[in-house]
Amino acid sequence: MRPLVHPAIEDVPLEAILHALGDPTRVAIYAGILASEKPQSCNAFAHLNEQPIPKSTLSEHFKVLREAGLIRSERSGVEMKNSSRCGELETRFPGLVTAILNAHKKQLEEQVRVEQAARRKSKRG
Amino acid sequence: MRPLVHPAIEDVPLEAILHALGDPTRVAIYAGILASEKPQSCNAFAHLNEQPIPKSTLSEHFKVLREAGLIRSERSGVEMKNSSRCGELETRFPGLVTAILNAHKKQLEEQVRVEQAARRKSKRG
DNA sequence: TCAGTTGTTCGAATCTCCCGAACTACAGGA
DNA sequence: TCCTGTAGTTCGGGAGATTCGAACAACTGA
Repeated sequence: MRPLVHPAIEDVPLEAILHALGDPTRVAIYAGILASEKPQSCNAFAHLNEQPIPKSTLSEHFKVLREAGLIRSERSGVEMKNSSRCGELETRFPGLVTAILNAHKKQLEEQVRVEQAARRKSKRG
Repeated sequence: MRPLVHPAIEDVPLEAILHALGDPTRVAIYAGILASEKPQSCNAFAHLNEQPIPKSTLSEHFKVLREAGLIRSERSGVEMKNSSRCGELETRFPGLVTAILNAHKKQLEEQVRVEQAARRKSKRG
């Protein structure tokens, strides 16, 4: 097993960040890590909106987030502690992470509204 | 030739925007369109930092930007007028485009500094 | 009508992404 | 110490996306 790679925050290109968060699963994971106070294990995201994510895929997603400078991962016994590097990123690209997460949150709320409307419609027949 | 497709801004997923701008060529094009007052033709970006971009690739990039709701394209005679939809996007995802473009600008300035330092170094031998 | 310009489409090579199978690494018993 | 279970990684192949040259379409002006 190779050691975990964490780039220096100055070496992270903007494109890597946008590419990493330009995937629905990865924004969701990143938002989840940011939302919780304690570091999260990879396995905490094994299910995302009721869909299971294969372990190998999950591992790959965390690697992308890590190498884009978005998260820091530390092995701790059998599992991994993933925490966000949003503080460092904020100094490098001010406002970027916040804007993306606000957008993500807004989109989630929209989806919930749409689904509720669909349920009401199907209930009426 | 198919007609140009422009999604309604409410139908554009965040992921499409991040994916579109998560490519060095495309952010550069988008930044160029935003920076200029008048709509720009595709051909205006046929060279990007002294590198030629093949026409077919360029056409593909504009298609991605267009279908991510980032730009509006109108045929005008033999060429195309591309303008940004940043106003609409601002109402949907406030602060997003601004944050990304600020980050892009900062990164550009960094690159210029690094290149200047390299030139000074090679001049000294 | 013809030449020149701008951009699109097609197809093939290449690259990337996803996921199952097999693996490593560690913890807590028995 | 060995065994079992859990967390995460690596590998390889198939599916899908990207890139780009060649051929094409659409328009302008001579």
